[in-house]
Amino acid sequence: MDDKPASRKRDSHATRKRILAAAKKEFAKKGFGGARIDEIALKSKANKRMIYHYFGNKEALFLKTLEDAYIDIRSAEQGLNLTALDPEEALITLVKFTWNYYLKNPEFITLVNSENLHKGKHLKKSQIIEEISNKFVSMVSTILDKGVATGQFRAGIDPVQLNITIAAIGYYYLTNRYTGAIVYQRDLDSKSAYEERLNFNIETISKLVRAP
Amino acid sequence: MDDKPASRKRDSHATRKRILAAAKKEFAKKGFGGARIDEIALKSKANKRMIYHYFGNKEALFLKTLEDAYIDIRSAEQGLNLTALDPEEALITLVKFTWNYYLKNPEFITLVNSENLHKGKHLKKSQIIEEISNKFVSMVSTILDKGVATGQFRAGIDPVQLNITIAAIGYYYLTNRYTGAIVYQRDLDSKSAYEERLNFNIETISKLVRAP
DNA sequence: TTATTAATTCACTATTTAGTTACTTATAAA
DNA sequence: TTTATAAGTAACTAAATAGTGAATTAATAA
Repeated sequence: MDDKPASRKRDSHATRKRILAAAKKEFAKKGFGGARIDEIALKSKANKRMIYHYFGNKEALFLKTLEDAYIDIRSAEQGLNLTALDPEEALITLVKFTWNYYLKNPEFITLVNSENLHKGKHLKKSQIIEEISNKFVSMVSTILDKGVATGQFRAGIDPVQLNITIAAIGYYYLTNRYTGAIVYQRDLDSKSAYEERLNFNIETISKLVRAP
Repeated sequence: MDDKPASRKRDSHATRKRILAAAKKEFAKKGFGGARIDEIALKSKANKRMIYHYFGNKEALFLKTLEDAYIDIRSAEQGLNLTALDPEEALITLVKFTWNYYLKNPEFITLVNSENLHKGKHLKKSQIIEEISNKFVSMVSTILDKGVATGQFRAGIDPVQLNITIAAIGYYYLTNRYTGAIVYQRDLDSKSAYEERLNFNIETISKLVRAP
């Protein structure tokens, strides 16, 4: 596409990318309030002035970071092509995907947590989120309808509540695994613990949608 | 017990309480990194020096705040007297209680989120958490065993996974209701939305434990 | 080559921050 | 009443903090 010469010493595109990558790490690690612009400048090897030049201020940088995170997960979900699968298989694939995405992209969870701490004030200003989310909800809705038609699923399940539940059982476990390990006195952070949880989650969703 | 005269102008007990109440609000609202000691001093109407006198530093104050929050929810759970109830009723009561506790004590959720952002580093130092948590897990374990004995529940359910799931389906909805409202383009924050969610959650847990 | 644009740097500011030093004063026991 | 103790205050510091003004320099179009 736009392959600029690799030798260029000034590259706004590359600088923006480095800033956004560092911002993602910093905001995810310390939350909006704890994140430091100076640290983002240092880690991105960009001059701090460039952050303000490209993104305006800390809040706008946070919003851009958050938007990119949502765009990434929603794109990956679209790539699953769930509507082509058998309904039950499609749902289980979604449960597995959601779990693995959260596991491999821990920044997503902490960014979303930080935004909710601020009651969604940044994301409210976003233009792009609504349209990419619409596709996602209607995808799950289609799967549910197909499952009801084949007799595999019971009727009357709210796709939004189901979506929230699929996210919840993975997200909560992973975001709270540190206090969880103390409260439950169990290692929740090992490979086998992850497997166990994913299997439990698949069971939870299967039993929830199954026709009587 | 220790009823000091109400007229006293110096009251370390009352000052400590005011500081802790203000700290809870401030940490819950802005997270550990965003919270300001000066703000806690202002809101508690205590001199900032007293905060350091009684609690040492910001991290120790945060730990104390978090411990108190856990003690509060675990005490309330013990008060439910679940083991006296029919197993299915006991589990539904726990789902309802958990939901309502989170709803009425939003500080609990954001404090726990903030602690998990820091990978549990403060709570790890706590002496008291393990013992109060033990009672809770064994309570749910007892309920499950009773339900299996009466034939209402299926065998082999891990009480820890079940506990996590009961917490997850309420906690996630409430903590993420702000971004959720934008993503799902639906009001998740009204009385009727809360009712709807609680009913869905009761259904989820019922179907999960029910004997085949 | 020259002029224009835009990427980048440097030095700065006003404010805020967690934490402290040194002090005053109310309470209660002797 | 005296004295020891602990509650409370005021004024401070050193380091961070988000954000800026103005100059410099590389790339590119004319």
